[in-house]
Amino acid sequence: MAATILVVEDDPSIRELLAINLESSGHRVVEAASAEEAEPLITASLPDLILLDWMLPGRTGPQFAARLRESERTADVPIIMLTARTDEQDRVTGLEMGADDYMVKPFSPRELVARIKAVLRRRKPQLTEDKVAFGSLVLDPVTHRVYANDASVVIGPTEFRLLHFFMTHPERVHSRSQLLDKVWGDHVFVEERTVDVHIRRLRSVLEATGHDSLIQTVRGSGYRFSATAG
Amino acid sequence: MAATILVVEDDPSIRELLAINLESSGHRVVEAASAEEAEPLITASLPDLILLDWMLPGRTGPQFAARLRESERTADVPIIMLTARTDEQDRVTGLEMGADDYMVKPFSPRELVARIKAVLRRRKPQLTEDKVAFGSLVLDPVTHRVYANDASVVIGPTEFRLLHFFMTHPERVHSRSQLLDKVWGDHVFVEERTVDVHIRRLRSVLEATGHDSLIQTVRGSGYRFSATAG
DNA sequence: TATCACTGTCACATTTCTGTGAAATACTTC
DNA sequence: GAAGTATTTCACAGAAATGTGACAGTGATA
Repeated sequence: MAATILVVEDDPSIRELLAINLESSGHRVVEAASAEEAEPLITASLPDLILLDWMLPGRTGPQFAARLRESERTADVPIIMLTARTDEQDRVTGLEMGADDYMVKPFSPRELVARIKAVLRRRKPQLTEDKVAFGSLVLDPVTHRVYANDASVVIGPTEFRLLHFFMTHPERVHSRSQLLDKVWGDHVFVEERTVDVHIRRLRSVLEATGHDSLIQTVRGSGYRFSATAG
Repeated sequence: MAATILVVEDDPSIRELLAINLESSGHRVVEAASAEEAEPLITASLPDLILLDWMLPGRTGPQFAARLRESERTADVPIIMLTARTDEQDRVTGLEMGADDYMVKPFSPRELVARIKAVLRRRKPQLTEDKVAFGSLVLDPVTHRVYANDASVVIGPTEFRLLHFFMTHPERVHSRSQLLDKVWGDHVFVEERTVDVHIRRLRSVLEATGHDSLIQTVRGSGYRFSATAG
């Protein structure tokens, strides 16, 4: 469950504390002291989760959160709001503004890590280390292995990520460009047709056990991972 | 819910601000500084929605809106009026002139995006990703699937769009040329008879489950999607 | 350095979809 | 019911989308 986490917090000591704790639990940390500082970092590389202070110099946390939600690119990034206040009203506003969770300072490192895990589990299932199963097809992120009918399947890195994404986001069409964003990564310049080739590679690996039918072509739209045929 | 939005606003800074916000929430934006500039853009490519400033050089916003409503081609395009005034009378005039909604400057990007979404949901339901159901016939834009009596139906891209349009605009006659505009897209040069052929294809796909009777021929006018026979 | 696995791209094969003309059929109006 | 439309239906060729094998470049590893 290693994720890239952006910490937006103006107090350097708290920021540092957060960074140390997060890194020690295996996450990558990017730091910003303000919304203004955070913007270019987000543009450069989309984080998997954002820890956002309620009170920021200039724009406030909830305002920034709302802004992130508006943009298509950042709308899916989970946000956990940090606040010193205990006022219940703030809590409501924070959640309304699009925060996924809310923590009142001071909080224990344990609680922090637990909440991050919970939010990631809900919003970014492909980042968790949970095994994903789909019938007799099982993908284990921890061992980085795929099993079909209990037999291990040899699979390349890209095919692994592709399959992982599919299995955590089944039953919906993903366009080639969406797959490039989600599997190859934001900001990557690769031909759309390359997706087809990796789909092919993934399929041919799954062919042996007949699981290739889980990956369906939706002509004119993209691909879909689904248990039901058609 | 990605839509093409035409922004008609003479102040370049406001126009730019609008464009940035709209683009970041996934819309395509076309800009015009005046009604005169907007005309050819509309002719070239019909937008899904128009953001129209109340005060424009030359013709005023409401005048332009009224004009758009008169032309058959543009009558269906939703309009949101932007104004600096708070006078209630203006609001009434704006809405009478055919605006779908009304925003008083300054407004938050959040509000803007929310209103656009609301208007599109009301006026352009086929742009949303909501499931559409009609009795036992269900169309799901997310999975890009059609179910008849819970069984998945295989359907081509054009038939899918055609059925989607019908299901989001039921109980009214659509002429062949309207269908070409709405389903094939504005400015597409295709014979009207082609619509018949796709209607045929759609019907024959729905025939298996008896849902073909939902698509009715209105002799001399076009086609209608309706639950009630006749 | 040689080998190996992996990646992205291309060119070509294959499949599926589309629009069209024309013939067949249905409906209206005299 | 005959003539005059309007629709339905069919077959087909061209277009478009997808599948597939090959290849060269890369970087890691031995």
